[in-house]
Amino acid sequence: MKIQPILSLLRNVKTRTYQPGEVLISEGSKNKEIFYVRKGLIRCFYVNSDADEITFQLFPESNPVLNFHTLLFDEPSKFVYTAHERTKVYCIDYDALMKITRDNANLLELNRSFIGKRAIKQAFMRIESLVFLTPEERYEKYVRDYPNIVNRAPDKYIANVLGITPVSLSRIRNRIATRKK
Amino acid sequence: MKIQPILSLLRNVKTRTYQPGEVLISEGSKNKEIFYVRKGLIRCFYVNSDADEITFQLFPESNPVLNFHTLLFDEPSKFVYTAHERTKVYCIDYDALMKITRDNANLLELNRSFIGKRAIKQAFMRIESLVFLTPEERYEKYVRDYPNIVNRAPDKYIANVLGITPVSLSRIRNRIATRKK
DNA sequence: TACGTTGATTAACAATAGTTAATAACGACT
DNA sequence: AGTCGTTATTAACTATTGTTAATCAACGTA
Repeated sequence: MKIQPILSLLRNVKTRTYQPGEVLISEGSKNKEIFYVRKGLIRCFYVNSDADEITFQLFPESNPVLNFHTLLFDEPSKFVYTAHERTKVYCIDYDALMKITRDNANLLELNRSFIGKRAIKQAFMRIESLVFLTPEERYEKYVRDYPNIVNRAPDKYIANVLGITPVSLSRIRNRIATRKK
Repeated sequence: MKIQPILSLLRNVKTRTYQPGEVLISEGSKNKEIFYVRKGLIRCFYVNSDADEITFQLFPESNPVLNFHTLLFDEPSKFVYTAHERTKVYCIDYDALMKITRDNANLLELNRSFIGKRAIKQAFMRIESLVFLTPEERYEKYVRDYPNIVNRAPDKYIANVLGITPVSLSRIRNRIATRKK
């Protein structure tokens, strides 16, 4: 593999730090950056007609974050992406990445595997979880799959991610705790 | 754009016809073909520990069908893909497609847009539907999005896809009908 | 025709989730 | 310390779903 495209890639990768509450991608934006969480926690949510924030997904360390409304559908983001903790990310513009990888077959694998596959794999796993599991099983699986999120994010965020209400999540936690005694 | 790679592509695209019940991809298979439904209906399901078939997804005309366990995770398929009606498909092997598109930057767009995006877009839309909507809203959306599936597939398949029981789906249909009177 | 299978509906009941409201715990801020 | 706002928990109630079983209709087949 040639060194030149790798250098070109590295020149385009930025590191950034966000403070808690700071916005990475705002609603309506066509931001095409691809983020990779090095440390911290990113929250992705939408605002419903009652002006409530409904959390769609949480991204802890080692997870890719991307504005899929824009990158997949070429539409403005319906979601807001904010840092929930002080968060450090790697970041590269999608078009820049495409330009570099298009000219270098050896980097195509990186492109396919790194950017897309991880996020897409998570998406399909999540569908299976939502279709095949009960809310209670879903919560237990979430705790297993993302042990480093629980206790860092409020329960109401996690309830939204699981597609249930915070009240119901509280009862589920109670049921599980009671059963284990 | 050069004509050569397009010819190469066309040489590798096959058309096939499946009879009702015929298997396209069996459980445990590492089939890497990409199908596109020209006419008919493909059903994707898994078999649970009680030997019940749980339908995961239905693919009518104009939809891409792919073994995502293998193509995304490089694992054997957990699902069976069968024809529910007499079904005609286009079909190309993923590796053959990669080989052709890798050598032709102009075809990369086709690769990204055709194969992946459609299926991935559907996946993300489905997550939003499962997380944000009630089962009843989900059914109404499904009827809107896939009017050509309802009345062609048994309700029990559709109930599985929506993540509810057939009994519950029957009640939902009843509720909706009652409300409209 | 008679039989068996399958799928949809309905009923009855238990379990769970949604909704609303009250309360308690906690932290931020003055 | 006191106040405010947020979050989690709990209660009370309603609505919905899951589960099981019975019934009915449709279909293919002996």
